[in-house]
Amino acid sequence: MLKIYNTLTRQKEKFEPLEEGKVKMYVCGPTVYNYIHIGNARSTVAFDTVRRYLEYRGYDVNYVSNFTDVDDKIIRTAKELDLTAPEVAQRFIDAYYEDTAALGVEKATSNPRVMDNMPDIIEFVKALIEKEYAYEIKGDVYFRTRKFKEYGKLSDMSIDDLEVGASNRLDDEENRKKEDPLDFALWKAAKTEEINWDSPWGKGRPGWHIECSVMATKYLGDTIDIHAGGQDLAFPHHENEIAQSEAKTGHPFAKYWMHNGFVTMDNEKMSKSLGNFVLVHDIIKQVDPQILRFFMATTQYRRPISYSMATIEEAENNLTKLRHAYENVGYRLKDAVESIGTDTEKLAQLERFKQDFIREMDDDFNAANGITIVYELAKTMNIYSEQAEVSKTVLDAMKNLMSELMQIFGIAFEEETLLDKKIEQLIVERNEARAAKNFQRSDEIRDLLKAEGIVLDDTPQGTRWRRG
RNA sequence: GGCGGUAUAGCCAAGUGGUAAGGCAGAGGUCUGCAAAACCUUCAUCACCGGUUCAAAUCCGGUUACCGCCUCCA
Repeated sequence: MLKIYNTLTRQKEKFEPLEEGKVKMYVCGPTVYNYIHIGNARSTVAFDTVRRYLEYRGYDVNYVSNFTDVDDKIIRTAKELDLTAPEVAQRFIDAYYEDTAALGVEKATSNPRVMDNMPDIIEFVKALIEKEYAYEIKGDVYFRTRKFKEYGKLSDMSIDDLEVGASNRLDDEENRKKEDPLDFALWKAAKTEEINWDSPWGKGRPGWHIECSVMATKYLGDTIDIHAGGQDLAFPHHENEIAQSEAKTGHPFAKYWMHNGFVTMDNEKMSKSLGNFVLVHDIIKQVDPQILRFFMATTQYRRPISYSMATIEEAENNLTKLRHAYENVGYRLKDAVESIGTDTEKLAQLERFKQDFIREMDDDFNAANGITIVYELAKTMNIYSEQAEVSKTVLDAMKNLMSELMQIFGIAFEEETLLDKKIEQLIVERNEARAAKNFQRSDEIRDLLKAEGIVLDDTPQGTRWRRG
């Protein structure tokens, strides 16, 4: 039974989608004014893993993730780069696809953009005004927060405490215009020269929160199954989304709210505002993106993870270990017989691993426990591949199970290592030298290959090579 | 100040009442011409104080430390 920790209720709940076998999932995407950093990537990877697991469990997932392509920061970046705002957005949307593809992230069912949904946003705001949940002042439109009685239910904050917090900012001009300091902008009147759209309230552009409400309901319906994002979005972004959406539709907005933990550096949140971020675009030139993916996908998504050279190296060691097990089994296929007496027992053991894996992952996508099962599988594979006699049936089943489980974490092992004739030839020559106890020559060949990035392993079943 | 989250071995990290999973690193061993890889063995009483219980890392109360949100941020 799949359970999901729901931020709304602060407990793990049995997952029951609105529609049998189908999942409507919305994940808040990036504001595209820069390359994504590792913190952004974690969110993307965490929910890509959730999606892959849901699909593995047989659900048809409609996965929607937006691009915020209208925003102050994009406008500012455009000025700096002497480009238009849409050009800046397009540049970083392209980069987003490139970076996340490297991390093994599956493309969303759809990636709606604010600019493409302007009429829907305007209609949504109009509807809120008609219901008196919003009001217009001098071209700005604000949401009447206190009118939404359940405001604060996601973040567990009382509206009066929020009022106190907001009182620090009462002085600025914008706040003086509003009926209540807690009210937030749905539509902002254009300042001169800025990119803007025509609306019933004059030229302007949408506020930040409204876009997600509009796109989630437009692409998935008034009520969705899962709404996800980083923990920093819970308040105010998601709280505001709930208020807008439920005020407009009269229906619950999302059944399950999921929030991923941060990536930290030196025990601090990695963020754009703190400036302590590492861009995926840069780091994948030094670190294999599969390692980054493995690092992020194999932890519990709600827990913070610490990014450092040590944690990356650990991920690399672990991933390498799994790849070795996969390769070791692959090597034995060469001298395996079709089947042997222990097959039934071995296949049953593999089935147990699979069931254990599902049991762990069903518990709120506990990837840290899930990967532990994969380590057990790897050990079993290594032990099996050292046996004198092995069966093709079992070896294939092992490889398939390993691939099947690893793809949930977004990791694909190379299917077939290309047999390089030259390498094979050198190995033959080296083994001849070894047989003749000419170890000087055999070590020479090994060093030669090592310089080419080829590592040799002498096993009882012959010499194997791999790219180290 | 309000709300929330953490605290388990050198490091990463499971575990929500019955005498501490797993991984990395370390130590010893098997295998090897030597290696590598792999396998085997070994390595903690769970921040602190008090309480409940036959039994607590796990429940309750308190203390301390760190982190996050309350303003744009995955």
